[in-house]
Amino acid sequence: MSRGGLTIEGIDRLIHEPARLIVMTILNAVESADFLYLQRETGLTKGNLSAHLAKLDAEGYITIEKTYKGKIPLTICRLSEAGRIAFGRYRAEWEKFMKKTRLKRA
Amino acid sequence: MSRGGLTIEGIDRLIHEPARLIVMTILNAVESADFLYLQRETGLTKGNLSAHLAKLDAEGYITIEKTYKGKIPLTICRLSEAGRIAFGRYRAEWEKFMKKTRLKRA
DNA sequence: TATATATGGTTTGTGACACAGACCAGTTTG
DNA sequence: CAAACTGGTCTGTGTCACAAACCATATATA
Repeated sequence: MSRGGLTIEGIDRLIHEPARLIVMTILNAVESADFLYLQRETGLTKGNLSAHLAKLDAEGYITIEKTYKGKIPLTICRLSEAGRIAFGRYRAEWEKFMKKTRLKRA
Repeated sequence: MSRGGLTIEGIDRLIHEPARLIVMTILNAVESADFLYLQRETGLTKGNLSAHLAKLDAEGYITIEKTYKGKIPLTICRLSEAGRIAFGRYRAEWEKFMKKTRLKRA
């Protein structure tokens, strides 16, 4: 099966998922954000957001720090260096691909 | 649950899927393509490609014409007008979103 | 005539995933 | 004490991407 000329090999599907892309985008902008802030910004449910964060954490794209605000638990997320690199790469690859889609029509 | 400011509502997930995005991109460029040509170009397996085409067809984004080349079956795919519009919209929405991701870092 | 091999796909099985709702632990308020 | 809020995690469910198996037909080959 010869590989086609128009593959998307460089696309990181972990980031490609819209929900996670939003999270990555926010974290890239704000440097650190707590769980509820992310929930408000993204509009995701707690469960969904929690799962996405866990996935990004497992991949090493973000760090999750569990701490306390007074006596109340507080989860703080940050983009890791690896995450920052992956995010940059994703945008570059995507940009590259999207340029190709602008081919003249037949 | 108040909606966040950074949603991706305009993103058509049917098109967002990389495999289908490639198919749409090809069809947008070539005007018509048969099954095996698409398979070669995309590098997808038959089954996978078949499923993706069915999905695009169900949504009305492409038309599938089953005909014969001599005595051998031949499936020809074309982007429908709706598909062309949706594809254009997708690219525009995506461009818009990606611009927002370029926010200055904290 | 058997049989192998290619063409052009569709159907089926499976594992991963997105999503929301139920649940839980601790805290503050009445 | 009870109710309600905060800050999350765990669980169940439906959907999906993917490849392998299968099917129907056509052509080559021995």
